[in-house]
Amino acid sequence: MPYVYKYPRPALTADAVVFTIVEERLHVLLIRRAGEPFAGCWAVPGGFCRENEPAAEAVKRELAEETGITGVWLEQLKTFDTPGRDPRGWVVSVAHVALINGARVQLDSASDAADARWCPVDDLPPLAFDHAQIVGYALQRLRNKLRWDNIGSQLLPVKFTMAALQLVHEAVLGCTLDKRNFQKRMLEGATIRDTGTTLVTGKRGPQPRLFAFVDRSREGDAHDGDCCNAVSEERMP
Amino acid sequence: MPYVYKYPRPALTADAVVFTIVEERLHVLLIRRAGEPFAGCWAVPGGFCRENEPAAEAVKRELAEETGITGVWLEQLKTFDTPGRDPRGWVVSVAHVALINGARVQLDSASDAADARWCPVDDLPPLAFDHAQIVGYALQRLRNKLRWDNIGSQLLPVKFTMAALQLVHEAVLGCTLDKRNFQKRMLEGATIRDTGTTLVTGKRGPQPRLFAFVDRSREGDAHDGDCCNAVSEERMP
DNA sequence: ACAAAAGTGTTACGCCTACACCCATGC
DNA sequence: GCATGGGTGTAGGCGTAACACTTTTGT
Repeated sequence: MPYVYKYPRPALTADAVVFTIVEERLHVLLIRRAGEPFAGCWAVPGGFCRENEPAAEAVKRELAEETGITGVWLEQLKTFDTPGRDPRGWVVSVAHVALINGARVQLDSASDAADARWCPVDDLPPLAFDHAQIVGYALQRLRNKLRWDNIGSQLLPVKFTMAALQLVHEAVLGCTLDKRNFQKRMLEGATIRDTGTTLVTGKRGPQPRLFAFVDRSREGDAHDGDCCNAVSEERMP
Repeated sequence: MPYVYKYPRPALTADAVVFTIVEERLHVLLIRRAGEPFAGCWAVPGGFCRENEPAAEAVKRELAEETGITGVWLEQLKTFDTPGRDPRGWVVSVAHVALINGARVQLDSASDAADARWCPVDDLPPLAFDHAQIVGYALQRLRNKLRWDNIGSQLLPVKFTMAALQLVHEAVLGCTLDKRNFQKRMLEGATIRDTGTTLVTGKRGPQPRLFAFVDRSREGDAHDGDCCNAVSEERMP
């Protein structure tokens, strides 16, 4: 079943840099490659697009296949097409950024624990292809985006404490923030709602209030409209 | 000379939304399509990538072929892969934003004036494919980027008056700015240098001073590093 | 009672915005 | 000398960042 074209065409892959928070630190999902090239090497999840399959769909499919993870938030990052980036030849990759909340972090048991792993962003192993570059770019984007969008909604369960939200921001930005200023900024603009419930910690201290995002589009598809995207990519003020 | 692959592959195109300033207004370069599909329809310049040719290179090549324009500043915008966006089948386009200064705006005489044209961004004709969407996205990116990067360096000659720079910003943003605040912002940070020369206007009034960008990378290649890009794509603060 | 974590307001500084007059040159 | 456009400084408001104490609850 060969595919014949009049002109040369690239193979199209879709990759995802999947972030989550584990133990208050920002982690990236890595897959150990089974086959060549780079067999045994760590890489971000991804794979070839099927015919007429949008890259974002391919990413979701591959994520589900490789790790059992579904329902992630996804946004296109950048397309990587440097010649030689894949030893197999002309392979162009549409890279994505994905976020997943801690509750869903459990990897599919089908994927042997040795083959998929959450890795702290500040302690990455050598990566296959140009994936180190892709992860670096994704991290920049994530940090920039955090300043404007309420990204946290994708990294937390539906209800969360203000302290948890702050920890997410601190994990992403890699710095500490002032509690009062943070809360002030989060509550202005009404993107966050007080649920009226509190968390029973079982620890000593008061029971913290639980908040929820007012919820524009949790789950699933990317909503374009940043720029700074490379706006997209934009800059660090 | 057919090309045979084991799995289906998309055709890869590279398109460019080329901006410039004409008569103090922001314009986009449009090409009238000669062949099908969308024959006779206006579109942004672009074309198919050759084997192992990076999309950015393909854009430059196509620009030179179709309009004679060379040496533009270029940045990857976003990859468009919605099924059905091209009636010829599975065609994925890596869209770019390009900027060109007014002095080079002259279109190649080889390209009949009827086939290439600068069109004001606020008065675009119907465009082929999903190019209207691409232009809209590019415009967003450009406006966001202007707030941080000194994009003006690509839209002006080497030496320019402060008033000219302000006109560029006003044309891109579509609003008027305060003369003194603008000059203050431009001069702080030392991205602009006073050349010590003045422009002999031939008009009445004092001779305005000429400035120049201190010049990080005029000409040619995109320098990544925004994100908001899709920050890039980023947002409008 | 004591330790740990949650909740809450005020102040100071810096940045950005608004705003008007004088000067140089050509006609 | 008059009209046109260039050049320059200040004051006020807004937003942001710095900062400490009180309350709750479990041990």
